[in-house]
Amino acid sequence: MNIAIKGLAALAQETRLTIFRVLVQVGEPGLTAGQLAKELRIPNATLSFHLKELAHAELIIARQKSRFIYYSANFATMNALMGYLTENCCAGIACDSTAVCCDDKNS
Amino acid sequence: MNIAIKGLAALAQETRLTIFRVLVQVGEPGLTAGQLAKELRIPNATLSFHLKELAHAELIIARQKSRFIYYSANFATMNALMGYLTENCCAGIACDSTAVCCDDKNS
DNA sequence: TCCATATTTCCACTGTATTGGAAATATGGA
DNA sequence: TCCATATTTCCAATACAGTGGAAATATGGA
Repeated sequence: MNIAIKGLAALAQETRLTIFRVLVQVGEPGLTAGQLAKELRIPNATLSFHLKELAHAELIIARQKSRFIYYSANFATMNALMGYLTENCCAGIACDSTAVCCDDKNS
Repeated sequence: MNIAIKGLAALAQETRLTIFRVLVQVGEPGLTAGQLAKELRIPNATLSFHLKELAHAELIIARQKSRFIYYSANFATMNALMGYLTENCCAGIACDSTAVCCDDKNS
């Protein structure tokens, strides 16, 4: 529960959501803090703050290589978060066509 | 983008996440404000505030029946939110086994 | 219409998130 | 070792979210 709250809170912020989506889209091996700062035009201090928040929620992974730190999306956490939201959907009963979440499972 | 932020912010709060998950799990036809207040032991004013937040984010749907208002989860919004997070995952390239989000699609 | 009750609004208090400049720190190449 | 530069920490200011008691409002039954 607390993990989910942390993850959702981390993503519920424009700057962080932007950062996260960029990292989701580039996949491996991610981007350095500097590349992110430049591409997204975010001041270093601000970026660093948000990267910490995302890392603390385990939504991104930091990997040091030489003088650079590469950040990449943590897909495991992202999927766990989604699973948490849909857990026991509709009382476990097969859902009708209005329950889109279950359509996916049934299709 | 703003819709996603609203949705994530709405869920990034213990009380609201609890409410939402209960509604996801009961499915249709949902629960009344009073039932939620009683079951979750949330003061009326607090519950009303959070229901408004969730409704404003379109994560729940309110339906009046007689003197009661039934709240239920909005699965369409929930799924749109998830789609937004995984959009263009890994640059559209087929992901390897470490990218769980894409494993689901490939399996 | 009158009443019981389901739900929302009002309000003030408290706490926490976001921001970015400046300074500090860490790293590896020369 | 010394330096260039990548990244983080420090700090103070501003703004907004969460809480719940009390009062107001809405609804339908009698």
